[in-house]
Amino acid sequence: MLDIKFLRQNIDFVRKKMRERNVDVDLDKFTSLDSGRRDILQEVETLRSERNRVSREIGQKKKNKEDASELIDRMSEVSTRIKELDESLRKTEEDLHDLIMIIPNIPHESVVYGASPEDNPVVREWGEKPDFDFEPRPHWETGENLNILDFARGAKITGARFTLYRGMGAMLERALINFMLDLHTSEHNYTEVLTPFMVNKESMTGTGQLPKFAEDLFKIEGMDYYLIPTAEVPVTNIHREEILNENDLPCYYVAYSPCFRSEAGSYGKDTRGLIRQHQFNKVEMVKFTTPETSYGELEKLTLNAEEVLKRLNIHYRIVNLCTGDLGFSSAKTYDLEAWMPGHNAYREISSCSNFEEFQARRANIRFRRAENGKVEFVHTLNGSGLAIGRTLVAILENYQQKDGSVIIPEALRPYMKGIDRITL
RNA sequence: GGAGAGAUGGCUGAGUGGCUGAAAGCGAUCGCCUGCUAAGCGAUUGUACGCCUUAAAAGGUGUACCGGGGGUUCGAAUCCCCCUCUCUCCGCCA
Repeated sequence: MLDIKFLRQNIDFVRKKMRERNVDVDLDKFTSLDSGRRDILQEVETLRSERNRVSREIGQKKKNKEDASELIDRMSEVSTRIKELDESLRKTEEDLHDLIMIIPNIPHESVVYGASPEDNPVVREWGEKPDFDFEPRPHWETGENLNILDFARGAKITGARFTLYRGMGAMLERALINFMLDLHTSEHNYTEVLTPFMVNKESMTGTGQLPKFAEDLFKIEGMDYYLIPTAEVPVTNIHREEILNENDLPCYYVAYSPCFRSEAGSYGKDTRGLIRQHQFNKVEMVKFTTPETSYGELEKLTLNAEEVLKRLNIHYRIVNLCTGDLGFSSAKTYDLEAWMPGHNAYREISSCSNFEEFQARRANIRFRRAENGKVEFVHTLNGSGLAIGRTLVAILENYQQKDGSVIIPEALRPYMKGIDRITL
């Protein structure tokens, strides 16, 4: 959520930024609601002030055994009027709030203008595409042939976009989770947390999933709880409604969680394989920082995610999402795209974002300056470190052998009982 | 699921209708004192929103906030209703 004062004073700038994002927001409605609100506020506060003053007078008179009935009658009318104004104020503020909550973040100045993912500039690349002396197979073939991925059984147990992992496949998934958690906790200084996988409406609103993207979420029937689409939600909300000490910043968390997404609107996209599932595993990194350090922290966060692919020796590139591809809450996002030979394409495997104070404002996460005790909003950041299922895809596709077996990357072998290859 | 107790500022903890944004203590900050530390003394010590002033920082002023929402009243931390959460006991359960 944007600062209402900033919005008020920079309405044309915001209008331009919204156009660059290709979103349609009624900012004229904002202006009229906002000034309407202030008009009502001034009137009602003046009346309240009078009521407070006169009520005190009434108390005095009663104490002195004087007659106060005239004042009481007058204040009774004032109170009625206050009640009316309160009601219209409440309505105006509700409308204003509803509007503000669906306005996306403003892109950082280093984000280039662009309409679609094709316009995302490539920032850097690492490693090389592997050479194959045979036609590389997509992971779903390799996975089914090795009997480690069972799409049919997943569909039977639940439905489309659910997969049963078996034997070495299940073990590889678990190895990846542990490998990533160990890397980020031992070498990158993150604190591991294990969170609830269902959250309430306030948490979903805090990080920006609600109110605008309700259809992307799974909701528990009969309760106001939602399945998390990413650990970003519970982890960022750890400090909702809190004031942190500046000395405690930056604060790094890493969490494993399953993620649940309805994938509404992706019908027909990535229907085969593990790329797009209703349930997948992810290791997520979250940072809380001061405003002046957040962009430096974004670079470090992205490098932390990259380190995973480096250790697994998988070729990837980094793109800087353009204005048209940027997520709702984000001011700047780097996507890590891993090379997937079976797809003959780069596929997103991590997304690292700086939300600046957008989420902090929604979730009311602040910190106190050590220097002068002033309270400010923190900046929040997060990035996948990495999406586990897609990393498994990358391994199956990059490490596949002509005979259909798959080599286990060396870094993972300690987590795989020393096994160096998956064969039938 | 049943019965009970509770939720007040950074913390502990008073406060059962009026000058209480909130006693007292602790903590913190600043000053005095001091060879240093401790002790002592004094002062300061919430957040949000609006308006005025200002280049700004700051300041002034008003309003709101004692778990959340509603009600009673001229006036609510205080009385009433609903909800949430925490704790204790019983039942059930991994």
